[in-house]
Amino acid sequence: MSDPPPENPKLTLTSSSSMPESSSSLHHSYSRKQKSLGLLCTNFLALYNRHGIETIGLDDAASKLGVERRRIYDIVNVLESVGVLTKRAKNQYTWKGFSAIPAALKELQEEGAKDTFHRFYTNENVKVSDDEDDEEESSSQPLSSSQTDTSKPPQSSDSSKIDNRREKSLGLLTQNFIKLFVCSEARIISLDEAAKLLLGDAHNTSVMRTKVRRLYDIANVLSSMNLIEKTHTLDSRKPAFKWLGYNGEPTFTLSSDLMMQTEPKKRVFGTDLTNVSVKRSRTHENATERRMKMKQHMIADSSYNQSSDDGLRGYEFGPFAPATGGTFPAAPLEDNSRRAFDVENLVSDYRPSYQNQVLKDLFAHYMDAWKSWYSEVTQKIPLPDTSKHH
DNA sequence: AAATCCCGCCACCGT
DNA sequence: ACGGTGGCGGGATTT
Repeated sequence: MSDPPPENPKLTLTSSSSMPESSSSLHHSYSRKQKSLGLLCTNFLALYNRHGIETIGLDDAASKLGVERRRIYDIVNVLESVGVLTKRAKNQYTWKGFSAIPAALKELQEEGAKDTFHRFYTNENVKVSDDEDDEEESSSQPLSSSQTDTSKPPQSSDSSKIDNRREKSLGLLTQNFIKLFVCSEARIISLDEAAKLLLGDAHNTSVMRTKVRRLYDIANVLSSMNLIEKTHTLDSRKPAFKWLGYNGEPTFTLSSDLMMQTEPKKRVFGTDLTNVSVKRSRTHENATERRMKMKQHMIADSSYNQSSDDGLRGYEFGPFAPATGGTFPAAPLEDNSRRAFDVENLVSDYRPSYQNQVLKDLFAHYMDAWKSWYSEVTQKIPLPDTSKHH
């Protein structure tokens, strides 16, 4: 019944800024890309990944970024799962920064290994009764949480209700997703496989579908953080994500200079306004008459590097992979003992990845992202800083 | 057609 | 109760 209230018409803030591109401009209407979680995350980061930022208020973020609160929760939850943020109080988060990522990653890595180890010894497998594989489960936070597992589908009794919820939280999903990469030699994983793996069992396309949707959400923000990147599985043509790990994205990055020479303004590629108030609509283009307050702070370089060192160090694979003795856990493609499940089907690409390669990829990614951003910016309001003609 | 994933309803949960 | 949180999945958009 109650039809959603009419929204203002699509606003076409198209104005060819300054680019010789073929720009028919009139590209109006709703554009899903401009409202992606990834872009929003990039903006979020641009807004808060800076010196002086200590606390972050959700309302403030939502308002500054011009989005509904709901979206902020999504971002904050995954950022928190990687240590970049921590909840301080209701509606309030503490900014920790990218420098907190390595530790978080390491913890996840160890947790994952231990968990797999545990599952390996106990017969509480919750998946296929045939081969064993890797991944997931277990919580993190240094908090006790006496979750001795034993819980799967049926809520044991009391508080398992809460745990059940936590079980499906975006944050936990994110951590488990990351464990998939960090606890195995897998470099590339498709969301389908990830979902399957993280699901343990119960496939009902329905459940899978939802899980994959979440994974997409997560992948988007992790991508904007450059922790992963979209690609394809080596063999098939199926889209998948590649783990990049943390590599002091800011600081040195050659891209910093290269990309700057063109636009003295914002640097980090995705800097865009996410607050365009054009909302999609099934038939008509209804647009919310939300106040759009583009706070667009041109992000000055992100050459912050708070704590002197500790950052740089990328992934710390090799060294502490086993942790419990034996690289058995999630490293399937490790000496395949009698056809360990179809590794080639689940994960792929396990090359050592050298520094250079990583940088190359990173750069390629930046260039790509930049191009995307650039082309997008040409059909979007350039934000004429001071003079507003007319 | 398949892959992506935005949007926001509304169940939950802490206070 | 109330308001902050945040699963969840319909279905619009992209690819």
